Amino acid sequence: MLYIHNSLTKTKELFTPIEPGKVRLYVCGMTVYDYCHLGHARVLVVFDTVVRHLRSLGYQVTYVRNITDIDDKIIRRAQENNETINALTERFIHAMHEDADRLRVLRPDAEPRATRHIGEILNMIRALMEKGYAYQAPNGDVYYDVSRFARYGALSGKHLEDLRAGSRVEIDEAKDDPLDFVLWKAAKPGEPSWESPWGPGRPGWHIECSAMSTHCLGAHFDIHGGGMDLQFPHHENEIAQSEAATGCKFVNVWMHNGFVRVNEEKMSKSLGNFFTVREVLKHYHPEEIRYFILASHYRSPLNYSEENLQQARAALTRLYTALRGLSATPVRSEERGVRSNTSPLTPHPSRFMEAMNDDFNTPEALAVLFDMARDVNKLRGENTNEAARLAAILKHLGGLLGLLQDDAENYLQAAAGAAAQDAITKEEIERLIAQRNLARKNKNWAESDRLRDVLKARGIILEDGPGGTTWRRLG
RNA sequence: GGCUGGGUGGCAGAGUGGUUAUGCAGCGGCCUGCAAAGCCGUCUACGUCGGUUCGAUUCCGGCCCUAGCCUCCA
Repeated sequence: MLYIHNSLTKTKELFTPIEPGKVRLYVCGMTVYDYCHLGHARVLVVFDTVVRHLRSLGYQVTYVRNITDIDDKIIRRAQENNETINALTERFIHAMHEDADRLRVLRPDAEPRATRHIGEILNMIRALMEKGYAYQAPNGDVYYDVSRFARYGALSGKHLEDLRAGSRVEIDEAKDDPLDFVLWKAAKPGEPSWESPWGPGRPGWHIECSAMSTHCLGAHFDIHGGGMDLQFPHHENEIAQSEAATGCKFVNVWMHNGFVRVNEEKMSKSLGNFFTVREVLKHYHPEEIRYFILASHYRSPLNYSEENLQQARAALTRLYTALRGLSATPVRSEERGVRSNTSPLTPHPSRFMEAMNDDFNTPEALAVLFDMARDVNKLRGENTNEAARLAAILKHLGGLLGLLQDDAENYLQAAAGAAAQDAITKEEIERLIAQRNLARKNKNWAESDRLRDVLKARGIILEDGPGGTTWRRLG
């Protein structure tokens, strides 16, 4: 029983797919004119987690995430860089894939690009024109007539009159109503354009998503997601366009993730307070970024700070420490959170799935992981097999969040933030440990402690266990 | 001005009408040559003023503070 908070109704609802066993999901992706920052990372990771969870529940998911590859900013950036629009967008699509892959974000099933779907976009505008929802202004632009769509504002809880009263938009003489938005922009000299019944031009941003989602998933699909800032006007406009053009309900569930903030302010390109994914990846392990994002509920604000990333590292270190040195064992289906008639879920997977089924409560799901880590640590020593079995389940459940997929030793010993040049080599560490073990054998504690301090100064922590001395890097 | 969300212990962050979130940090203990890790125990809470209730951090109302949207933005 999966419950999801629906932005449209502002309540948590029992999720029921349109077609049993199948979920069709569309998420507004990136406009590709720069590198992804942590705000984009949050969308990628949040909806990746949604998809992973839906699949673990047995749904066959079709996940579509679009790419906006034509837009004012793209045109301007290409001019500034003195490169072609195509070269610019290809470059940043490639970079986005690199970032997403490193964050263990699974590739969507389809990644439609606006410029490859001009035909679908024109068809939808044509339908809107024929049904009287759109008009061409004297300047050549085609606009959506907002006053014709009765439910306009339903998603964001806004009323047309309030919007007009509080409007800070400069009155554009071409529009009948300042709230009308552009579907087709008439071509300007030097800008890329496509032929259309209304003259050469290019699509407006909102119509792209309506046309591409309908093309990929049909006129009516299950879930539409994106950042909180897209709720109005972007998603409101999508509803107006799609429902007017197709005549049927557009989307059942709207999901919006909260922002990443910096010093209590939204992280955004326009404010210039953003940290790119690749910059942060220079200092933090991909799973540390994922953990940082999943440690808060997806609808809450998430504050970026060095300290929070460090906390993510400390938390992950604890989980990996529990997995350390335990051999992999197979995980039975009732331990994977998969419900069956024959065997009930074991307690931890059951709690984990329950948390995830409650509107993707990842902080609660992580808490289950920590409880498991404690149990693994307690079992270790008394019953190694049982400890290994539980550790395998822990690793599996972590995997449902895209976490704990590294080798534990690897994670704990990896030089996460250390600059390569002053990092101590494994060989040197092993040599010093051997030297120290010799001193310990001779009960030369002063020498033993000195060597431990030498390593500590280089960021290496030693741990003397019953099975010998192990080491890890300090975060 | 209109519309959405928030305000939880030293920090981060869930949740609940009466009972331990969880992680980090602190304190005490066990373990250890000493540590580290781990385990056990433990201290710091629910913005504010009212209301409902046997009982509210949790429900309702006012107030204060705060973020976001109303312009491109994940």
